Amino acid sequence: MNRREEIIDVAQRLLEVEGPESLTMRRLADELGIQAPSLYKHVSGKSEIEAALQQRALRQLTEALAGTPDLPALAAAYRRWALAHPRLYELSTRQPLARDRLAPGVEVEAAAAVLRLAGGDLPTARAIWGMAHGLVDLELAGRFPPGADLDEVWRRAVTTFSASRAPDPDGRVGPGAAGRAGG
Amino acid sequence: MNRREEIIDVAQRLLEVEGPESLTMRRLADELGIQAPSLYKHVSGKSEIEAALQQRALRQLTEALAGTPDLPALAAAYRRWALAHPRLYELSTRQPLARDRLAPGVEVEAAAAVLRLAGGDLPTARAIWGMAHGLVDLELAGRFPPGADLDEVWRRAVTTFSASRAPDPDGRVGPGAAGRAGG
DNA sequence: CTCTCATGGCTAACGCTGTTAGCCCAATGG
DNA sequence: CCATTGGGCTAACAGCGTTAGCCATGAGAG
Repeated sequence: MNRREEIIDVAQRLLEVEGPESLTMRRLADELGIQAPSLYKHVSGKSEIEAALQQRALRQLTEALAGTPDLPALAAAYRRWALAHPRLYELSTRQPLARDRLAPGVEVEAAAAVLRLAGGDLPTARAIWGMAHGLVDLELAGRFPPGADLDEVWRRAVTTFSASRAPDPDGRVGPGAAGRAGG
Repeated sequence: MNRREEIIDVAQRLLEVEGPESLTMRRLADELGIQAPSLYKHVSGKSEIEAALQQRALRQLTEALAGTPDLPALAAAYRRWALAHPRLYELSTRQPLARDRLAPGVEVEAAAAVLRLAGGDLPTARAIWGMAHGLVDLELAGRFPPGADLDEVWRRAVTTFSASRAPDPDGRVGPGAAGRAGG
C-alpha cells in the first residue's frame, strides 16, 4: 500500500518536473530503483497511475479554491493553481473524470463554492467554470498571442459575471452575499 | 503534391471516424494500400499530418463562424461545429498552433468576428472565446454531469455577455483594429 | 534510341512504448 | 518446519514512429 503511494509520488514529480513524455513505466521504475514489470505488482497499469494523479489534482485544486470569499478571488486562485501545476492540470482535464475512483464530494465541493458565488444559479456557475477552464486551457496551450494581457482578460471576465447578477427567469435570485463583494 | 492531399484526407477520415488511437502511420498506410515508410516520401512525419489537420480544422471552424450576425448565433455555430467534429476540434486545440504553417488570416478573421461582436473590446472578446472553448472542451471531455442542461448554460453565458455592454472604467472602448484577438 | 535521374514504392531494422508470463527469493504465520 | 505470499527479476510480445537502403518505373535530354 505504501509502495503504491510512493509510485504515485514519483509519478507526480516526474510529470510535473520533466513533462508527460517522461512519465513512462520504465522511467518510473528506474526512478524507484526497480524494473518496469515490478510496477504491476502495485498498480494495474499506467491508466491507474494517471487516474490517481487526476484525483490528486482535483483534490489539490479544490483545496486551493476553498475559502475564497468572492468571485475574483476564486478565479484568481483557479488560474494560479493551474499555472503552478500545468501538467497536472492538463492531465486531469484530458480524461473522462473517472468518477468512481474520485473521492466523493471532491468535485462537488468545489462546484458548490462556484455555485454559491454565482448566486445559486447552476447554469451561471457552469458558464463561469467553463470560462475559467477555457482561459486556462488556452493559456497553457500557448494559444494567446505573446503580448496578450491575460490579467486584463480575467478581470473583464470576472467583472462581466459580477456585474450582471443573473436575473433568474423563475425568480430564484440568489441574494448571494458574494454577489456584491467582488463588484 | 496530390498524394499528400490524399494522405491528409485519409488521415482526417481515420481520425474522425475511428478516433485518434487509430490514426497511426501503419494504419494510414494500410488504408492507402502502401507501406508505412512510403508515407515519408510525401510527408516529413506524423506531426506534419497533425499540423495539416489542425490547419484544416481551424479553416473549417472559421468558415462555420463566418457571417453569424450576433453573439448567440456565433456561439451556437462554434458549439455546433465542435460537436460535429469532436476529434478534429480536440486535435486542433492540443497543439501550440503551428502559427507558421497557418494560412495567414484564418484565425485572425474569426478573431475579428468575435471582436466586432464584443463591441471592439479585446479583453472581452478573449473572455468570450475562452468561455466558448472551455464549455466545448468540458462537454467533449464528458465532464458535465449526465443530466446537465448545456443549452441553458450556453444561453446564460451568451446573455451575460450580451447584457453587460462592457462599460470600461477608463472609457477605453477600443475601436481596436482587428489586430489579433486570437492566438 | 538510349542514358539519366527523380519519383515513389519496398523490406529490414532500431529504439521506444505498455504489458504479460513465469521464475525466484525472503519473510511471515500456523 | 513448512506453506503462503509479497515483491522483486528476466524474457518476451505487439505496436508505435522513424531511418536506411534497395529497386522499378517513367520522363526528359542528348
